[in-house]
Amino acid sequence: MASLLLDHVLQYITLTTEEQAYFMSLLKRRTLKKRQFLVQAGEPSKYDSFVIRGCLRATYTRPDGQEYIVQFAIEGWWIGDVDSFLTGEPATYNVEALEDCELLQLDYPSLEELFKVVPQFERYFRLIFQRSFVHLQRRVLAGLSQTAEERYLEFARQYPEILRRVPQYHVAAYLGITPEFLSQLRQRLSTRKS
Amino acid sequence: MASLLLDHVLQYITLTTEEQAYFMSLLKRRTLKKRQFLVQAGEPSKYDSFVIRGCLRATYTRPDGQEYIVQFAIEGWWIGDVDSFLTGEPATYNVEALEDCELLQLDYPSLEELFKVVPQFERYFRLIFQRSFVHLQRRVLAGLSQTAEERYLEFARQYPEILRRVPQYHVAAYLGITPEFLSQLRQRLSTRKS
DNA sequence: CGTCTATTTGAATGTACTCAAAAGCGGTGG
DNA sequence: CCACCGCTTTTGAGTACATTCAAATAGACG
Repeated sequence: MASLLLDHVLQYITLTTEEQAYFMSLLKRRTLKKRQFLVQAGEPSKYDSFVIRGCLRATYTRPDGQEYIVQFAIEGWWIGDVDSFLTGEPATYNVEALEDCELLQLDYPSLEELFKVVPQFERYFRLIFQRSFVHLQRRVLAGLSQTAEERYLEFARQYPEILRRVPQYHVAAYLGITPEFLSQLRQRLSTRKS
Repeated sequence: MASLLLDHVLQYITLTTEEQAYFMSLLKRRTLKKRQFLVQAGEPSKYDSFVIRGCLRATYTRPDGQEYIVQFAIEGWWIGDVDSFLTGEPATYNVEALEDCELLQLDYPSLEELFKVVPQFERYFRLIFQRSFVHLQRRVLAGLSQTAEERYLEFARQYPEILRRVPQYHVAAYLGITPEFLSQLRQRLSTRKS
């Protein structure tokens, strides 16, 4: 449903029917097959994308080839390389579909026009970024203060849906540990409970 | 100077003289002595604060007493427990002055009024949170992909001013390592260069 | 000065990593 | 329907990075 995004927006701001229609008219629908890239590191990312269906990951690849997952996104999340989207600089991250996806995309000119025509959207995005800010601060803190085991349990509690849908080595790349070590952790956890 | 904040705002949005005056009229000046708390974990944080002079840290204290630094703030930075400020929930973090400080504070009702009277401020804070978002994503990534040594060098490069002004064990608490280990790192780094 | 706090040094320990190899699992073609 | 192939997860041994605990130094401030 295209209305997943509209519902999301209406949780934060109130819009007239025309404003809603105008907003929807700025969006471009896009589908991605599993393994397709939405954003390629090194090239500018023109769009910010809202996930209607599917699952993606934003990754950073070190010069030595090691990959780290900065963010997952499933239905109801925005994803993209925010910095590149806003500044026009080449993207730092890759964004890749982990399943077949359906997205709604907004390009930067449309967004700025939207802000002019319906200033309420400044508020919507302020609120979205505020939430993300709080959330990221918690994630930083988790990285500082918790062991890999605690972080894994927290992740499993907070995102059971993602845990179910993505391979385990992606979870490891999100938590900042090796797949081997995550496997060991899970082993220990399951024997400890029984 | 009170105008440090105004300059900051005017980098992002344009305001008439009256709007500027109105904005300034909503702010409360506050001074803190070194070691005084701006926010106490457990109690609601009513204000968001902009640093005119001084240096502060936002910390999370684990049940076992271990402290971690979520954010430093010096002149030109906003600081507070954003979540508590917005939701009215008890704060998670402590915010403490590391030097004598001079702040400009905005309470939640004033902020909402400001948004009504000068909607441009939605944009200002959206931009501020966007920047913070990009910045925090980088910090998360650093935690995932870099060793303590790399993170320390990066911190020293990015925030030489803070490095100069705060005791070393605070830097350790920001990087998520022990003061002993940071000392060892610095030892190694200095002998390696010479 | 003397006291309190911050930093350094060192030994023993633990958490997580690397490398290597085996086992499991899912799809695909014969 | 089975056999094989590629990809993911598991298992294990050896290692490295970072911690804990203890004690010695060094700095800062009254």
